[in-house]
Amino acid sequence: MPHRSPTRLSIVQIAEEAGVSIATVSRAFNQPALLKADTLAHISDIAQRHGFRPNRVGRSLRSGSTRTIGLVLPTLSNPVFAECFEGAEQCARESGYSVMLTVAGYDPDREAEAVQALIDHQVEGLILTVADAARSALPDTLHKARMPYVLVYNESSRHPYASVDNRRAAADMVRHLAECGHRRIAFLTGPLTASDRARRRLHGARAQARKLGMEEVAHWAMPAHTGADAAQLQALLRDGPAPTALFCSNDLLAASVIAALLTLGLRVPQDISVCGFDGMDFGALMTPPLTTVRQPSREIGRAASANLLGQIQGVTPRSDRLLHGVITGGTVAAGANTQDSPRPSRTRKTSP
Amino acid sequence: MPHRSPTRLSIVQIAEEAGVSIATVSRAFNQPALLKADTLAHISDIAQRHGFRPNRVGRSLRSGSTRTIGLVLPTLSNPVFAECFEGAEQCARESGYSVMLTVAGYDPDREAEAVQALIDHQVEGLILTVADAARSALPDTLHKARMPYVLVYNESSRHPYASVDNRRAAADMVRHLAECGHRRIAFLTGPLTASDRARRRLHGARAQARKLGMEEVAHWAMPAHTGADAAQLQALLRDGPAPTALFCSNDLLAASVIAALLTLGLRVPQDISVCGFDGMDFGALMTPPLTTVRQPSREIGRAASANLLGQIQGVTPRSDRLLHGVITGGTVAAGANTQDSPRPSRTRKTSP
DNA sequence: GTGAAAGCGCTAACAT
DNA sequence: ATGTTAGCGCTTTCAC
Repeated sequence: MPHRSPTRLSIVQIAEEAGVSIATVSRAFNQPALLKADTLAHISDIAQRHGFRPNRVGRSLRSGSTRTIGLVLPTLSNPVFAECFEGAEQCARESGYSVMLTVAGYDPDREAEAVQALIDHQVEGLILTVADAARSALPDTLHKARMPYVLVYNESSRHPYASVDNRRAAADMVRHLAECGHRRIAFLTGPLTASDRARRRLHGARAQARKLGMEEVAHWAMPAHTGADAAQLQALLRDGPAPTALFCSNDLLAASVIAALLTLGLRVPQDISVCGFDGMDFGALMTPPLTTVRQPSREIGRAASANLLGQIQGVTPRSDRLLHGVITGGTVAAGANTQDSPRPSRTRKTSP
Repeated sequence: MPHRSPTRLSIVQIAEEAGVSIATVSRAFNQPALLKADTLAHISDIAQRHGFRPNRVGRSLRSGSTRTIGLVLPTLSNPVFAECFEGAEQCARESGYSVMLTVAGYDPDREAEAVQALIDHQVEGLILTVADAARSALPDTLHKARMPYVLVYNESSRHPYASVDNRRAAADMVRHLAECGHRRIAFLTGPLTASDRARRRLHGARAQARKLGMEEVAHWAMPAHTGADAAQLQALLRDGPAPTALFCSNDLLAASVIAALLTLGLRVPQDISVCGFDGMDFGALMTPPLTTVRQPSREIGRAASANLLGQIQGVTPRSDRLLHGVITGGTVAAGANTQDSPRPSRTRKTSP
């Protein structure tokens, strides 16, 4: 008969060796104060020698608590989500929670699968970004299932979230562009259906342009969420009067737009201005540095995590609207048309 | 007496409602072929109606398999690690495995804590990057504990890993610099103790320079792994004859070096050349595009995952050395000193 | 201060 | 083709 592989010890072995009951070993790890000092020392010593640590699966099953939360994000290639994860994970870890992460690639089906897998693992709560909060059934499903959850980056009137105010943020950037003398701008996105954020930002930009009496903001949809097409850009710039500034719905897109414009022989910002949205650290290292809207991604992750952990303890869910800011880089030309009481622009402005 | 909260159903409830035993319900999910078609349909129907799915914690405890692996990475702010995660997670997911992720911030203590937490959760294997594979006790500990594991980015003669050949990769870049006419170069890193990769790359660069009869490669250690200090850079450039090219141990550092040089009034590559190591997608969008060594990060993650899943099935661990390449961008000046039979450089070269 | 025993949800022999 | 049963490792009353 083959040897059974030297399976990991359980509290049973430790209890035997220590000459105590398994309950006492359990207490040694969970309520050490209840034990006599030398009993505790004895058990600790033996556990230490064997490198024994309580099996969390057994504990989870018995206690009904896995101390694990799940995260579902579109991708980590966008540093915005990577930072958000770091914030969320740190906060969770500080409370003794571990994190399971899945990327869903902006695909609603994969989002649903990921959520299901995580629920199967008995995570105690979920942090997620869905492609489109209004269209996704996921948040409602989670709500009905009484599973704690918090959306990140999505805004919703019906579900708890952590996000900036995308409309206002876009509006603030448009105001900044206006202050720099821009009157005709275009808003660039990937496929709109894939992102409610992009849609909100577009709306915010348009509303602000209207309010400021600027020309109607054109919407240019690029093939990819994160990559511009030079030929398409060229065509769009030729059709009708070219905008003086291109407002991109995210920083990665902005960077690729700038690169594409360069291949078309257009200099940024001398020939045309470009700005982004996200405030990824990297933007500051571009030449010139990227003008963009800053979202506090790490804070968003942290806030979502704190909110979620609260819910797990029974606290009522809330939404957090975090502060955005406009980062003045060098990709937007000032004085394109300075008839509108231009003020000296600071390097960074923060708004509620 | 308060109502017990409507706890999630178990196979017991489903079995009762279906009028079958719990074993049959279990089979409906695990070996449906064993059941009579209508029994299966009946059970599936009931499960469906209640949204019932088997509790993986119960299953894990009983079967001894959590179908979960753990990842410990230094940070996700470096897109290299973010991509590696995506590759690893995708591969794991395709095999029905979930992933727990922790970032350890290049801190050996946090690495050890993270690994312990993951082991407590009974992950079946671990993928990790340690600050310094030679100095870390972690891999040996895992080995002794018979826990399947694979290092990523670290190279080691004693442990399974997935990585490029850092020495050769650095050497290839130095050859490229030499072909561009550079004779005096400096290698820039963060604190060396924090990264065995940086050390290997430095060695590779130095060996190659010696071989090619170039001047000895200076080593400039920046305060941060990922950020240059302009003042320090200026001082170093003043001390002795300035190098014509700065080889940075990672792309993020390269980008920040370029930004710092610019503030010093130095143009890249006209006044001084800079190159990096990593091949993050973003480098291609910089202006000019970053010359760098490409590592296939997604492949590294995928290879590590495949290797690990194999180990979990009992396959012998292996190491994967993946192909690197030199990406010729625009941050290295050609013809700085073209006495060495310069060949026309292709846009991308790949080496074993 | 410590022990005995029940049981969390599930799988896998072993029956039938 | 389906049922019975014995745990997996742990926490938690309830005794003593």
